[in-house]
Order: sequence, then structure tokens, then C-alpha cells
Amino acid sequence: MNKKKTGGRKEQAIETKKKIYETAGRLFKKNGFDNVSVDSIVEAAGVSKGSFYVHFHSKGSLITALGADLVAKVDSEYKSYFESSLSEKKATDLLILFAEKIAEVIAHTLGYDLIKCTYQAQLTRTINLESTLSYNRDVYQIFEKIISRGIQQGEFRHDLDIGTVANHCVMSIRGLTFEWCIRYPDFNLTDQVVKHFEILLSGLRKQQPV
Amino acid sequence: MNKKKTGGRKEQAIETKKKIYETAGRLFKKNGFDNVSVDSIVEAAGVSKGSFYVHFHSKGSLITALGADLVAKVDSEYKSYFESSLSEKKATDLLILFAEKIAEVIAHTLGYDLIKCTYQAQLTRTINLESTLSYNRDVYQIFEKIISRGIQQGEFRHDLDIGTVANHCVMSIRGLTFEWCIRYPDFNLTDQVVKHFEILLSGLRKQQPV
DNA sequence: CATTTTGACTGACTACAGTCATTATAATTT
DNA sequence: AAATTATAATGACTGTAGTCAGTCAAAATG
Repeated sequence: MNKKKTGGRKEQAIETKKKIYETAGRLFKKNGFDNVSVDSIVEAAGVSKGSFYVHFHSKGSLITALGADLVAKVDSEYKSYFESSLSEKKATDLLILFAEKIAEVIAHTLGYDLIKCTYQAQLTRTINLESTLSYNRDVYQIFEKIISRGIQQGEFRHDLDIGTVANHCVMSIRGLTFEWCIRYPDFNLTDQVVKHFEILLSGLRKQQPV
Repeated sequence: MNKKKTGGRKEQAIETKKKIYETAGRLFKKNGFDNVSVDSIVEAAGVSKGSFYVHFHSKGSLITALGADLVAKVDSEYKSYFESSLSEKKATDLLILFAEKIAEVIAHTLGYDLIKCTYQAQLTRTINLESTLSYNRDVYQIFEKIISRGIQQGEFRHDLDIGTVANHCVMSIRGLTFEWCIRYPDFNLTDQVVKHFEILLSGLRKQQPV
């Protein structure tokens, strides 16, 4: 089954992993994540099932890896946009715009199937949490910057703990994304995220203790 | 296998369902939700596997049903507490207290295993969403009352849409609970929920547009 | 060059959730 | 009472993720 054209076991192993990864990507794209079994992947890739598990901890971790690649492609694009807009726009608007952008990427670029499978994998703990949290690290940092800018510009309260707030922003989005998954398709993620951030921004209290 | 002591097929069916339900409850309690298979339940209950699926749509829906029973037991107790405290305490404090109480019930009374399995079942859509949302209906209504009271008492802004805000409160808790599941045990649900509601209450903006 | 070690690779295997054609029998109709 | 209908119950079956003892060849060691 193995062509020995490229000598070296290391190179061969990388080749095998790539073959599984690309075959899986193709099949997932064609049939959706739920309709592709590990058996069908390894058959199409021409490797054994055991080999699959040499290279990936689980089906979920393969899906997560594919997702991470997809995220990486999109990430850089809006990251630079928001960092360059930091001084031009109001932090309030920027915060909402950013949250909205993320929601759109989740709902349309990544899509329901991928997110659902990723969230399932996280619940079954078949993937290392790090790989997911690293998705969110960039997002977290942009939130930090927007919030910190908002404080500097006197838009936001001075007593905010930037890290805590940024963290809750990320968690809010992840939470709403979970809600979106379980209510899909009767839940507009973008609308709800925007609404949520508006509430978060303005608070409920009538008078602000400054 | 079936004793005919109680005549009537209906009664017999109810008996069978109860037997499965109680056996499952016992086994889950002993071994945890992840370590009990449908096979082991039906074997211990002395019924066939097919019979299990006559009475329950899936393993997840059985677990959800058990959870609903557990929730029902706890619910009434704190429900009355919060409704009776409505006029005595500040809405702000009550909102945080209530959110905290829910977090505690989730983390300690219901527990990680149950919640995780329920969330998994929701993602795989093996249960009807209604059964879960009905958990949250009571919670939702208490949030509505607290918020509405807060508006009346002049504590909260008048332009709030009560339904929307109450809904986002429920979603925040569910979202943070999901986060708790994937980070368990390195995430203190109660602390994070309280923190989140504090941010939600006070908002980020320095000045409140009233 | 000969030997040992490493680790990629294999595929039959297990464990599990969920399905379905079939059977048995209580309830209903004639 | 006999025939019909409805449905609870059955268990062998399917499809799937993940495992593991064993194979084999490349790399390291002497």
C-alpha cells in the first residue's frame, strides 16, 4: 500500500497524515461531517484504521484541526481591520462590530456542522482543550485592545478589569454559539450576539455608579 | 420474563418503563452516566433492548428525563424563596443572588456528569428541545419578575425589553454552564456567573444614556 | 556488517447506540 | 366466541468509534 518513492520513515509518516487529512477534508466537504465515518476516510485514503489513530487522537480532533485551518485563513483578515480601526472609531461601536463579525464568521464561514462537531468533541474531551482555546486567543486579544482603548478614551469605566471583561466577552460568544447550535436553524446568531453586547455595554441599571 | 400479575397492557407498559427508568437511575448513580450502557440497563432491568427504545427515544432522553425529575425537586424550593423576596430586596441584589443560586444548583445538585450528558444529547438532537427549554421556563419567569420589579422600583432603565433581557440572562447561564463543562474542573461556575452578572448589570460604559 | 531499538502501520476486535422485521397478546370489533 | 386490530416486546442486526497485540522496515548502536 505504501509507495516507497520518498525514503525516510518520518517523511512517509507526514505523507500519510497529509493523505488522511486531505481525503477527510474532501469527504467532509462532499457529505457533511456527520455523514463521513472514519472507516470511509481510511478506505478512501488507502490506509488502515489503526494508522488514522496514530495520527489523530479521535475523529473530533481531526475535525477540530480542519476547523483551525479554516479559522487561520479568515483570522488575519479581520484582525488587521480591527486593529487599524482602533483609534478611528468609538470603542462601543467597535466592540459591537467585532462581536458581530465573529458571529458572522461562525455562522457562515465555519458553519453549523463544523461548530456542532467541534463542540461535541469538546464535551467528550477527545481533543486537547488548548487547540480550541488558541482559536480564541487572538479574539481575546482584540477584545482586550478595544476595551483598553475604550477606557483610555474615557468611554468605559476605569475600574474595569480588562482581562476579566475580555474573557467574559469571549465566553458570551461561545455560549451564544452553543445556544445557536441547539436551536439551529431557529436562532439568528448574529442578531443575538449584537443584542447581547448591547445589553452588556449599557447595563441594566438606571444610574451608573462611577 | 413478564409477570402477568397486573393485567392490562397499558399498566404493564407503564410498569416496564418504570422498571427501566429506576434501574437506569440506580446504575447511573452507582457508575456515572458515561459508564452505563443501554445494554447494561436492559440486562439489569430484565427487558429487551428494543423495549428500551419503545419507551425512550434515546439514551440521552432518558438522562434528560432523570435530570428533569431532579430539577423539579429543587425548583419549587428556591422559586418560592425568590418570589417572596421580590419586594423586600433590591432587584440588583436579587438578580445576582438568583443567578448564583442557579449556578450552585447546576454545579452541586445536578452535577457535571448529568449536565454534560444533557448538553451532549442536545447537540446530537436526540431529545426534543422542548423538554429542556421547559426546565428553563420557570427560571425565565423569575428573571422576568425580578427585572420587571427592578424597572418599577426605578432601579433599572425603563427602555428595557423585559423578555429580551430575561432571555439573555437564561442564555448567559446556559453559555457559562457549557464553558464550565468543557473546562471542568478548572472553572468555578458560581464565581463566573456572579462576575458575569455584575458586568451585565453595570455595563461597560462610563455614562449611561437614560 | 550485525544487532537492537523505534515507531509507523495493520486489521481483526470490542463496545456501544440505535433499528427493524417479527412475535405475542391485550383490546376491540364482528 | 371468533376474527381483527393495535401495540408492547423481542433480539439479531447494522453502523460506528476507538483499541491493541503483533508486523515490519528504517534508524541507531556496537
